[in-house]
Amino acid sequence: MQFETLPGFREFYPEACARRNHVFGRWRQVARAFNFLEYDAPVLEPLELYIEKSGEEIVSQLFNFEDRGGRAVALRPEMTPSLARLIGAKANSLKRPVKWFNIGEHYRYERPQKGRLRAFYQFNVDIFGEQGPTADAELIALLCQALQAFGLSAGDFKVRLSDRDLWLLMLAAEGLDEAGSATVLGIIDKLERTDRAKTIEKLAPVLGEQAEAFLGRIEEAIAIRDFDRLRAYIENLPLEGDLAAQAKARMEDWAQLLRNLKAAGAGDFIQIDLGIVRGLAYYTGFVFEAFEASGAGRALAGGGRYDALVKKLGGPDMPAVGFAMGDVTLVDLLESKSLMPEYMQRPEFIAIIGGEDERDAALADAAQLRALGYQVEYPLKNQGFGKQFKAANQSGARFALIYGSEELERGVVKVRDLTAGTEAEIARDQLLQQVPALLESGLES
RNA sequence: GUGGCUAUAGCUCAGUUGGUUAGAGCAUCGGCUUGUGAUGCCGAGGGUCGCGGGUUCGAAUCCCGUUAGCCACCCCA
Repeated sequence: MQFETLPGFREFYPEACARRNHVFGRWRQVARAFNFLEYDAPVLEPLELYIEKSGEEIVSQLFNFEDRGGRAVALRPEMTPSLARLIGAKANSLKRPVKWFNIGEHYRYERPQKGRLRAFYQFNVDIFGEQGPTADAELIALLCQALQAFGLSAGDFKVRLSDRDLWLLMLAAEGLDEAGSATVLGIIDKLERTDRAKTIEKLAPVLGEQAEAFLGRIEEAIAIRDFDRLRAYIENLPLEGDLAAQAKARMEDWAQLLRNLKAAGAGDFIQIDLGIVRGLAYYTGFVFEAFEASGAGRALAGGGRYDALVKKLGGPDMPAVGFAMGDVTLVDLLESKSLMPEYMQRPEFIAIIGGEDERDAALADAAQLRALGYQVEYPLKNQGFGKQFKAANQSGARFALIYGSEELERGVVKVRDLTAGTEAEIARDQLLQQVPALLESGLES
């Protein structure tokens, strides 16, 4: 072939498209069950929108170009900045909480590999205007239910839950200022993928000789998996005054979040894991990532609090929490668990046509059935009955409608239940009335 | 951006130490006298052997480059 798809872009043949729509359908169904409203935004946006949020470095990972009007533009690499703009523009008139979701294609100019393409679909779910942990709970519960909707269970995935506020308190207890904390959080984010000596080396500029002892205390915190130990750990931090009060209040938030999640049936999926901090600096509170239970593979979804972002992008002060789930990693996992159904689009009826007069009859009946929404197929060219029956069986249709000269003379059509192998004659003027019962219970022999 | 592996028909793959016109299965299309289901029978189409260059009398095969795919790193909104 002369032309191939661009690297990292996919074509969706009908089977693949059906599988994609299966994923979209489950996402949409769960979002609606939680009463989130669907919105959409442009695929092409001003480049500046992304630079404002993520910094100049982001440009190297974008599909960006100059349009004919001389505007610097980019294909959207994520939904959040567009969403923050939508929200910001109408913030004062939106009934809170604002619960919105989107399913859309996104584009990143990166090297394609396992679980990562250049064009991919993301399920974005966000809540604006509620700062308490009940919003985080609602969102994480939705995430868990979305994954369960594909047949995944507690043995298949975990949501690792962490908290950047807590980290800032822990780092304050270590005597770190804001800048030092930001640096250290960046290092913690990569802890799992970096060897220990290298990490100590990276910590040294901030902590000097303390680096190794500090790392020891960090590792202790990251190993915590249950709430009581976390609470004990936080209570024992050398914090005073205002910071001590903040720590106490934060543990109340944790208690509420975990209680809500448990009540919502998501308790089995939650794993306290302070090792998650997420690379992005704009996250402000609870952060979380969903992973395959074995820990293998890329994150299935990730999200958290970003209370300051709407304001940073020009809107009013608006607390926010959200997550995004990509289709690529999800489908990889579903396939490995044999949870991707094989879809075959098939008609309900297929006509078998004896000749030109019979074709007139078949087309007339098909038109009526189709107008009622039934799925009807018929052969576009005249073929022998044998061939047509074979094709009818291969089509996967539920019923064959047989239009022969002999039937036509008597004003009937022969209906064959292709699953059961049974046949009956139905008067053509009775066909529409009989169809619901046919589809309901098939043809008794 | 860096590195490793791979590339033959729509798909899955054969193709010997370099040797004539590159094969198979599946899929597709047509036929087997216009009336009934899998595995039927006969036949057909489909390949610049990823692309470009080199070595050679001769390259799918050896060498170099390049592109794409997969994988790992980087990054991961």
